[in-house]
Formats: sequence, structure tokens, C-alpha cells
Amino acid sequence: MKMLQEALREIQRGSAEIIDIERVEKLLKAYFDEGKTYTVKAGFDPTAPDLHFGHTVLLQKLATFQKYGATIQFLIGDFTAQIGDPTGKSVTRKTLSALQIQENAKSYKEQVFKILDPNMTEIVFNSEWINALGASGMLSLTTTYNVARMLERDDFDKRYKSGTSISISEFIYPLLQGYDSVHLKSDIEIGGTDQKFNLLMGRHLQRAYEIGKEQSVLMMPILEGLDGVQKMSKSLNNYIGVADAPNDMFGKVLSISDALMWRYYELLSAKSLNEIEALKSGVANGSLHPKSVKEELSMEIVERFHSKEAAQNAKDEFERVHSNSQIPTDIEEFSCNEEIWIAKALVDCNMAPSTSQARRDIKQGAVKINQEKISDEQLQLSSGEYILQVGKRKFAKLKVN
RNA sequence: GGUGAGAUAGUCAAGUGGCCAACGACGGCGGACUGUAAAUCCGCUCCCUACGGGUUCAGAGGUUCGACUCCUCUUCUCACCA
Repeated sequence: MKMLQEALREIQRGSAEIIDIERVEKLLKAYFDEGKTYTVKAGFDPTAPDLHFGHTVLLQKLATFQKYGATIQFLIGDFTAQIGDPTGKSVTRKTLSALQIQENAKSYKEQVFKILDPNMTEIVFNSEWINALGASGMLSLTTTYNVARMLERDDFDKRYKSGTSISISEFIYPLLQGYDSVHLKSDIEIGGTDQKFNLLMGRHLQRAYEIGKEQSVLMMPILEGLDGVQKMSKSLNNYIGVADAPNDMFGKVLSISDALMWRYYELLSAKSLNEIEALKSGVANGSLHPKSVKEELSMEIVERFHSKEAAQNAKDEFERVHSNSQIPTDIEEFSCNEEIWIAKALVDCNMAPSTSQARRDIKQGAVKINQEKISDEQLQLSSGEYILQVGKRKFAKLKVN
């Protein structure tokens, strides 16, 4: 009984909304009492296999479910990708070749199994059953819903009212996503809050097709990016990529604000709620320094995506560079063949976008050569080796021949 | 299809003939303080070996000694009407 309560708490952790929690509770109870497993579905887009931490929020939740007896239906929407989820922006998507999809799927696996247990995960492609549906199957799918209800979806509603075009195929998208749940007989589906309409469609269609169950739906919030305000996204450049190098990953996590750290703990850490509570009260009563708590999170994360050694190295490296202001161990090396003007050198080493900026940096005292701050904008570097530094984070080694 | 409004640096947004490389805000970068946190303070933020020069205000022409500012055309965006 206590186990059940704890499991429920972990499952609800960080979620934005859960529909039909009673059913989730029943599934968990059946698992604890009789060892009965159940299925949790989550859909992913085959076009974007390079994940950032925003995506891993869902994966983390799936991992929690696995802990409590779920088999994950990791669905790659290779068919639905041809339509594109109706956002209003994307017009027509180019279709991916079977080969590309296979490659993307492979790279998904590499990244995803750092979080999920492969033994409790099925990777499925929805083209398999949707192609088999045929024209008549598709037709009968469309009879389960009507236009008025379809227009309830927020973005359809807005676009319809503002007179922006909505293609019929876009109406099909939620239906197909819902049909996936029919075919897979999913017990639970999880997705982002923006997916609510589509997720509920799964419930509707499971009822319409009388498969004898209606999936519960769990929605996760959108993860804030490093700035703590806007959603994590590549285009805003406030993201941590799953494939980021250990040192970058470590530094990025450590650079988030203290408030955001708890959010990241909640959504990204594999630590239990009880452990996190302990950390929180430790910080509150002063027995733990917030920085060390943040370091712990950074370590955990780097370890998950790389290795324990990498995490330790990242930490050591970080301390060396920032606490003791020494030079990082591996820095990019450049070389040139003749005496070079310092501003030009900074541009050539990708440390400044223009000589104008390089001059400004020098004027502001941001540039160091071999740990020494310089102020002469006209400085010429004659032959030798130099460690160049701009600000706190940018380093390069330059060899002048 | 008709009418009206608009397009300015990464974003928002001033500027309606010279004082404009262009107010301000946000973002970004650097410095101080720190825990590469937050908050705060200060500086910088088109390019160029630079007390000077070059190229910018949707695009192309024109008027003028001089245009981001005026005129013409083009492209695009928005609002209202149909």
C-alpha cells in the first residue's frame, strides 16, 4: 500500500495534468498485487533525432513508469510525419525516405536507451498499421469524429476564425495519432501539454473502436531553457543537448539559477522525491550549499549521458578552470605562418566575430594572453605559442611559426 | 477585388530634410561582486590596423548642396470593407 502511494506520487511528479488518474492507480495496483504489466505509449517525430533535455522530460517519465511495471511503446511517427502536426506554420513536409527513417530511428535508440530500459521498450512505427488501414479503413476512421468537434482544438479554432487555411489532411493527423492508441491498445499515453487534444483523441477512438479500455493521459509541462524563462529550444540557443560534450553539459547545468535547479531536479533527475526533499531542506537550513547541490545534479546528468569518469573529469576540469582560474586541459589549437596582429588572431581563432569586436574586447580588458591581461590593441604576435583567452570561457591555443 | 496603415540594427521600438551609425527597452558580450547562481552596479553592442574611412533604415529609381525622413514604381506585412 505504501509502495503504491509512493509510485503514484512519483508518477504525478512534475506533470501538468493527468486525465483518469483512477485508472493509473488500478494499473499500478494490479502490478503490485499480481505483477501484471501494462503499456505506456509516447510518440516521437522521426525527423528530429537530435534530442535536447526538453525532450528527455518525457523520457524520464517513461523511465519512472518502467520502474513500476510498464512496457513502453516508443512510437516513431513515420507515417504521421508526412502530414506534420498542425501547428499552422509548417506547410507541407518533405517525406523522408525509408532509409533516413531507419537511420533516425537508430540514433533515437542510442540516445533514448541512456534513459530507458531496452528490455521494457518496444520501438514501433505507425506506418506499419496505418498503411494497412487502406482507403476504407481510413474512411471509417473519419466517421468517428466531426468537423465541429475538430474545430474545438485551439489552434484549429484560431486559424479557422482568422481565416488561415486548414488543410483536410491536418484534420487527419489527430485521428491517426489516436488510432495508434487503438492499434497498440495502450493503457496510458504521455505527451506535452500542447498535445492534449491529440492525446484525448486516443481515448475517444479507443471507445469508438470498442477495444475495451480507454487510455489515461499524462501531460508533461514544457521545460524552461537555461534562461529560466523561455522554453528550451534550439533556436533560442538555451538548450542542453543530449549529445553535448561532458564539460559543456556540466557547465550548462551549473549555470542555471537556483530556482531553476529545483525544476530540473523535478523533471530530469532520477532521484526520488524523498531524496530531493532532503536536499531542499538541507539548503533551506543551511547545512547544504546550493552550489554543491547543483553540482550533484550536474554530475548525475553527465553520468547518465556519458559516464561516471566523464562526470568526474568534468567536475575536476570545471574546478580547475573556474575556481582556480587555470587553463582547461584540452583547448582548440590554431596556427599561422607569420607574425599576426592580435585582433586578427582572435578572429581567426573564432574568439571574436570581427576585428572591431576584438578591439572592443581588448579595450574592456577581456583578453588575456598566457594568463596576462593585455591592453595594447596594436600588439603583434611574433613566433611562439600563445594561450589566448577572451572573457571567462573562451580559450584557444595559437602557434605562430 | 476596394480602402487605409506600415516595413528602421538579434528582437521590440523612436526618429518625418542636415545636430543620425541612428533615442530607448530587451537580449547578447565584457568588467566588479559571487557559487561561471540570482540580484545589483558599470561599460560595450554595423564593418575596416581606426582621433580617420566605409556601408546601413524593405528593393529600384528620382527631387535636393544634403534624405531614415519628400516623390514615383516594385515587393511584402497588417487592418477595415467586399
